[in-house]
Amino acid sequence: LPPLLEGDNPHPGRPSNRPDPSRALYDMVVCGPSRNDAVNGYGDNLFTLTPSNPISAAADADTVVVPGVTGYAEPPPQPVLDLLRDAHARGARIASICTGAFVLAAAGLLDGRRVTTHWAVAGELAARYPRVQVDPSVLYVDNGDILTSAGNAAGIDLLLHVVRRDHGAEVANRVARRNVVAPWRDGGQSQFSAPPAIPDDDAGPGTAATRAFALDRLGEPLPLDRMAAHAAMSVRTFTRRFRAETGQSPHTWLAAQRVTLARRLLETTDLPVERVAADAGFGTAASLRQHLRTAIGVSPGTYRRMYRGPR
DNA sequence: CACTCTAGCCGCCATC
DNA sequence: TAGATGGCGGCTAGAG
Repeated sequence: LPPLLEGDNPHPGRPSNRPDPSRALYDMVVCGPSRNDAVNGYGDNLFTLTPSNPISAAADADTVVVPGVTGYAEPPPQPVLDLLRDAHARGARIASICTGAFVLAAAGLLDGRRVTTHWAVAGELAARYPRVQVDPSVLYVDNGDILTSAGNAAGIDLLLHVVRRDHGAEVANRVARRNVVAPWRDGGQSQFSAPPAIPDDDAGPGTAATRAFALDRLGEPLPLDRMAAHAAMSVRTFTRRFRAETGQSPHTWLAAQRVTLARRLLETTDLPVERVAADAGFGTAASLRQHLRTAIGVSPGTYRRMYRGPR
């Protein structure tokens, strides 16, 4: 992961890929056990990953992230287990990606908790650690002090979730944009993620249910007051909460969802543009054109030809 | 492309 | 007291 920044470009006026360290929101260090007792299996005749720092570099970390390991069937090195137990005991946040959950489980950190891991090894994790409750259907699970995530891409979702918790949705969206990943994997967006994968955000009275509600009826008018009523909030509170949770205003989010739906219709059907616009909830075809133009810079017809070729 | 006018956004503030 | 709520109203993006 590159350092996470507060601004999009720390050096206005000149393009830069090199973030300004003084403005980084996280101080990130990659560390691991020495080559001698490394059993994380990244070798495997493919390539070797050699961390540039010893395991002790994580001794005072606020957050420890354990990546997926191919050698998850072996017991992790003792120094790793010690580090994780110590870190957790002193209040650090522990996260795992993919098979990294096996390492946390070996350290005894997952006992009695609901967690997730890659679906292909979820059964094995549950079998080896009967006290761990494994849920293979979610992208990630946030226990507050312990966070686990599914396959590698879900690790990105999890870490964006962490940024969202630490610094708010707006910053998380900027990080996502900077790294060219989708800022938000909700259910519903099935072209991006398999249907069963739904983020396990803390529920509570929020706007998530209303977003699902809206996604189901994008073709209908969805004025603010209707969505607020569905969420059982005033319009003012709804817009405020919506922005806090997604980093976008309701109208902006709605427009983006409608563009996504329209693109899917253009890609997969022969419906006339007028009809695509109507089905995606745009009042007029001109409106669809406008939105598509600003989103991806092409007209509906051009877009369709890019995907389907000339008829 | 120019124009109008509505709906949405959000700062502010009293209130819960 | 701190934090959430929701009404008000000015500003404006965007629909028509």
